[in-house]
Amino acid sequence: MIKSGRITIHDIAEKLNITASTVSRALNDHPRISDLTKKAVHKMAKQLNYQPNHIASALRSGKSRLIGVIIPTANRAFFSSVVRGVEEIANSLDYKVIICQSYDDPEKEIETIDALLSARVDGIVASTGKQTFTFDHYQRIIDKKIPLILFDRGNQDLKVSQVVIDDYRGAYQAVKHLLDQGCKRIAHFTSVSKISIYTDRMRGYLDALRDANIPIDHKLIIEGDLQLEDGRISMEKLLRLKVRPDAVFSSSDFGAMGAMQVLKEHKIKIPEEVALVGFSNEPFTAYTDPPLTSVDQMSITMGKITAEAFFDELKTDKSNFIPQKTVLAPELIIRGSSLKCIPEPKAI
Amino acid sequence: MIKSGRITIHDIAEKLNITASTVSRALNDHPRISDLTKKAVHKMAKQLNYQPNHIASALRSGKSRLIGVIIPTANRAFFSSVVRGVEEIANSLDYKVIICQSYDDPEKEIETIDALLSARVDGIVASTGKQTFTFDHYQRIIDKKIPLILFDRGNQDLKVSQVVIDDYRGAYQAVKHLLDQGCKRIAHFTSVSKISIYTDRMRGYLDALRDANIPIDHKLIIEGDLQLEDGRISMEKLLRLKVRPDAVFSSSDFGAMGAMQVLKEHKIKIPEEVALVGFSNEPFTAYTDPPLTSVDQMSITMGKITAEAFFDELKTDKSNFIPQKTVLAPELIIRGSSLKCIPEPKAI
DNA sequence: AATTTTTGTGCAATCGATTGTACAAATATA
DNA sequence: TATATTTGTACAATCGATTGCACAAAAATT
Repeated sequence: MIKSGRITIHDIAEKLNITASTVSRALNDHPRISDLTKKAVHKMAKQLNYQPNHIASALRSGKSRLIGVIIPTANRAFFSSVVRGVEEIANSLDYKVIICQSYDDPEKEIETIDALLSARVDGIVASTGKQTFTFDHYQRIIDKKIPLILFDRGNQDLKVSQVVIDDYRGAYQAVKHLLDQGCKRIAHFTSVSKISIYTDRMRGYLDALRDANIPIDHKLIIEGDLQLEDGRISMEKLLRLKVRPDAVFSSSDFGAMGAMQVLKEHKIKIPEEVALVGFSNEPFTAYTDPPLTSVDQMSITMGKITAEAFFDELKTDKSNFIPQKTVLAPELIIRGSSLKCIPEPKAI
Repeated sequence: MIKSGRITIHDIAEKLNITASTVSRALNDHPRISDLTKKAVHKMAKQLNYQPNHIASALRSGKSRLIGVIIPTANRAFFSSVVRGVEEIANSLDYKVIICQSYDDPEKEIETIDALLSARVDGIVASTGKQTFTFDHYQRIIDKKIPLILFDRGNQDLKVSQVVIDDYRGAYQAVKHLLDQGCKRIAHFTSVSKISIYTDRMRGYLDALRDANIPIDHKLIIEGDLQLEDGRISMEKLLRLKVRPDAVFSSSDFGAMGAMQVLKEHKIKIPEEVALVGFSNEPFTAYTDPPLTSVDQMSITMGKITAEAFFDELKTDKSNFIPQKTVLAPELIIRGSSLKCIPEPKAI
């Protein structure tokens, strides 16, 4: 007799005159169960419209088949793309993803971690917030032996697998590209906050110039918050210099966009007089006029690799697991804001 | 004595020489438990670093405090913003959100619903896919008495609460605005697929023209897929007309963007010669040149209201619950692509 | 034919929290 | 003072699936 409304393995068992344990094993394709029984169980399950209760299963087995994802905000294309990558891999393995936003607030980050641990997720995938400087809450995840993978923003001290982009290389490529276009005075917008992603990009910028034997002009390096408005202010500042730059490499697309607006207001031609390169390949960069050259952060790939790192960790014996750090090569997307000419064939 | 590693209410109980049921009630602030006991329990819980097991609680209570969200893709700003709105409300009530993407694939939609039902979510919030024409799988959710709220794309036949935007009104406002700017020959890009959102927008377009006593010219209405490339093709087509339009109202921002590119290539001035209005207020619209006027779909608000509708339904007695349909007023965001002049004070 | 191994299933404990019922002690009411 | 009510806790069942162990029947081995 079916009770309230929800069908359980007991209902199936009763109908077939077997026990719930047999049903459970049949559904899980246990080798000791005869094919005959398995077929009968599956048929009855379908007939009764049985829906397994993952909660019960999770409680008993200790595996929830849930992955917690913590991102600063889902509103930014980069993060939602990473999530998409994670989800793609996770779903293919019958895992579900719980997405939580930290809004770059360490307090919220802690709450979120608590909530996810209470939800008994099998693992957590996170990008730490901008304001996060202590990592005890992340250490707590590790202490509980729950796989933790960090992406985008890494951390040296935590012994966890990480997936990051090679910011240095992305910046180097971007500046190299500007040099190839014939630019000699290349300005750089960087962040006031000394997070590694920005300092790495700065190093890439500096090294690219050095390798091209171009002296560093510190008046061309401008610190700000890298938002649109900061980009505008920074560009205005550059235009007041005695000798103008002929290119700007901004550590953010928004900064570059601000610069683009100011340049256009001053009727300065892009890229002929000033070339522009941003960073992140935000979706809007394809639609500006001219379209903005930018460094793509391989967000979907990053998500997939992050998920794979998680499942690797899940499979591996905890005792001898060694965290892996994966560094992805970014891709320079060249568009009209920096492309002065068809690149000449290289001299041999 | 603490066992394996995970702390349970039994461990707390043992330490305090009380029973687990008392601990449970103390933690849930049950009125029958003395303040003294409550304090002791909370203190011990903290001391032992107790983390409640939501899985166990969910199994017993039948409430998982999880909301399943089904969206076509998280990669589009509109959807990720709606999710953000849902999450904001949900989190404030201690609910978590599980996000699933259907990729507009009905098959995947069914799988997703199964997965969420198995995860025993307390409710489901969904935007149906473009290709979804049968709704049996949604009906199944309703049959199980699990609250279901639809947003963005509604459905007449399902007896569920829905939150949608007033597409008709958004379109009407957009066209009215173009008329106010002095436009007389307004073209319209619409979708080949006859989904209500597009037919509603079309009606808004037609009615606004009629109300202004402007005859409908069917050569100005162009069907396509509303992507960038379609916008380009449609615009080229319009430019070949004997009498050009002086404005285009596109049912999508991408379509409008395509038109903008073509106009610029033809050195046609925007908005002086041809004004442009899109639909959706995609983030990139703020960064085009000129910035694109568009109809904002109130995504975050929509998410919040959707979540509220869900909690309303949760609270209400199921037997006499009446589904609510909420229609949000969209907001016209006027930008450079349509603003010819400072609007004159209205004649009395 | 006797013994061992394999196969198929059942029994019962378990995961950790919740909750209806019971009951003693404390307090209020008559 | 006797009775009724309130207060604070304990007991034990329960949610639904999983799983170690037991054991009979069937098959394989000697």
